[in-house]
Amino acid sequence: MSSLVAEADQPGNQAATGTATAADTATATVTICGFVDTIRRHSKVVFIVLRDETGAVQVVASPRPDEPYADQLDQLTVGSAVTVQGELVKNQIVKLGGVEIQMSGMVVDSFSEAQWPITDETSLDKRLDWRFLDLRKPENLLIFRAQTAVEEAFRELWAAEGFIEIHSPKLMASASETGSELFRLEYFDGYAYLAQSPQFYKQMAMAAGFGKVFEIGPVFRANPSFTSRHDTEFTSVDVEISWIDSHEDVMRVEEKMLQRALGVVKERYGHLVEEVFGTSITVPELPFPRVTHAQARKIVEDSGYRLPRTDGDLDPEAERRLSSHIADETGHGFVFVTDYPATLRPFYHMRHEEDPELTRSYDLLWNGLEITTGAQREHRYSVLRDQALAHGVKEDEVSYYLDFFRFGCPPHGGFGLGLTRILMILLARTNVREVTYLYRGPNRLLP
RNA sequence: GGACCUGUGGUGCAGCUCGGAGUGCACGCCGGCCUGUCAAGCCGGAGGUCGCGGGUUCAAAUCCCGUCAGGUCCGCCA
Repeated sequence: MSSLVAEADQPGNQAATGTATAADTATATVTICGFVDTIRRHSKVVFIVLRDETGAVQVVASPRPDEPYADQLDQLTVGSAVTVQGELVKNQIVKLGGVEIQMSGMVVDSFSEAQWPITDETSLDKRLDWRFLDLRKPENLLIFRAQTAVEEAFRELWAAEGFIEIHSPKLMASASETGSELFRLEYFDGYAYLAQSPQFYKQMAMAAGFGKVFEIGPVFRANPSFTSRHDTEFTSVDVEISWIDSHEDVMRVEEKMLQRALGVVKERYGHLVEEVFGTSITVPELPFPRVTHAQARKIVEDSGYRLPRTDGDLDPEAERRLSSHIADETGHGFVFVTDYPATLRPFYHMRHEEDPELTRSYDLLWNGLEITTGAQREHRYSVLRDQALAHGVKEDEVSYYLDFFRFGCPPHGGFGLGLTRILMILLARTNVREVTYLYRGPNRLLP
C-alpha cells in the first residue's frame, strides 16, 4: 500500500516526483490512504482531494449508482479517513500536481461528521479545543517538521562534540530556584514538586564528570502568566559544559547550535516556511552581537525610553527596543545581554572576580524576545553556600545540591533554551500556543 | 495578581452610541440543478435562550449593576 501523493501546495515535498514520473509513460494502479480534504460534486463527475502527511492528490470518481463505491461516495464527508484504489494518470489540467487518480474502488475506514466545529477562521482558543483537527492543516504539520529539524540539528552537533544526553527527574523534593512557581502534588504521605528546570541535576552531571551534557525535556512553571509567550509546561533545551573559562564559552556553544539549527531548517523548509508563514529564515553569522546589561540599559535609555522597573532590569519593551537597535546597527536578529547585576540573578550564578556586584551571566534575545538564560555557575562550595544563604535559600532544602560541590567539581556553565519560543520566532508566529503540540496554561489542561 | 478588550445559528462578523418583532453578511451544513472542478458555480432550505442573572422601561442583543468564560498587554520568566 502506498501513501504516495502528489504535492502542489507544498513544493518542498518530494513525494510527488516518483508518482509523476511513473505516470509519464503509463498509468499505474495505486492504493492510497488519506483524509478527505475537499469534495466537489458535479452531476457526472466527483472530485475528491485526499491528503496525508506527505501531501495531497486529486481523485476523480463517477457518481453513477452502479459504481461499486456508489454508496460510500454518496455518504462521503470531508475529514473522513479513506482508502482509495485507482489508476494514477498524468493530467496537465489538474492544478494539484498535474496528476489524478481515477477511482475504481474505495473503503471509508472512518466517516467524519459533516459539520466541523472549527474552520480556518476560528479563533486560536477554540481551535485548541479541537487541536487534532487543527493539526491536520499542512501549515501546522510544517511547524512540527521544523521543530524536528531543530532538535535533529542540535543533536547532531552534540553528538559530534561528545555530549552526553541526560534525563533528569521531574519529581523533586523541593525548589531548585525560587520556589514560588512550583506545582506541588501529593506524593505518598507527603508532597513532591514538579521540576521548573533541570538546573541542579545537569550541574550534578558536571560533578559526576560527564563533561558536557544536554537534555530536551519538559519543565513546569506555576506562574499565572497570561501572555502569548508563556505556558505552564513547555519543552526546555538545556546544556551544561565543564572546564570553561567564562560564560563566553557557554555563549559560543549556544550561538553555534542556533546557527546550525536555523541553517538546517532553512535548507530543508526555507521555501515552504516563506510560502506558508511569509517569513524568510536568516541564518545568523557568528559571533552574535554582545552587549553588557549596563550597555543595554544605556542603549534603551538613549532611545528615549524610561525603564519602568525599579530593580533596573529590562522590561519587554526595553528588550524589543534593544533588539531593534542591534538589528539596525548590525543587521543581526540575536543579541547576548551579559553581566547582569547579581541582584537580578539566582544565587548559583558566578560573580565577576573584579566586580562581585556583576555576574558571569547572560540572556539571549531574538527579535526582542528572551529565549535563553545562561551563566557560568559558582562551583566553589563555600562561595556557593555563602551566596545561597545571602539569597535567603533554606540550607536544608539545597544541601543535597551543595553536596555536589564538596568533592571536587570543574568550573562549568550552561543555559536553558525555550524550544517553543525559538519556533515562535523562527516561523513568525505570534503565540507559543500555535507552536506547542498541546498547550498548557493557567486556563487550559484539555485536551 | 493588575489594566484593557471580547462573548450574537456550526465558524467568522455586522447590528449596540441613538432601545422598537432574532434583522443582515460571508463561510460551513442539508436538498436540487450542472461532464472537468480545482476558493467550482447557480437555486432553495434548515439552523439562535444575542454567555448567565438581576435592574430600568410599554418595550432590552442594545442602557445600568453583578457574575461567568475567554483574549491582549504588564508583572514573572524561557
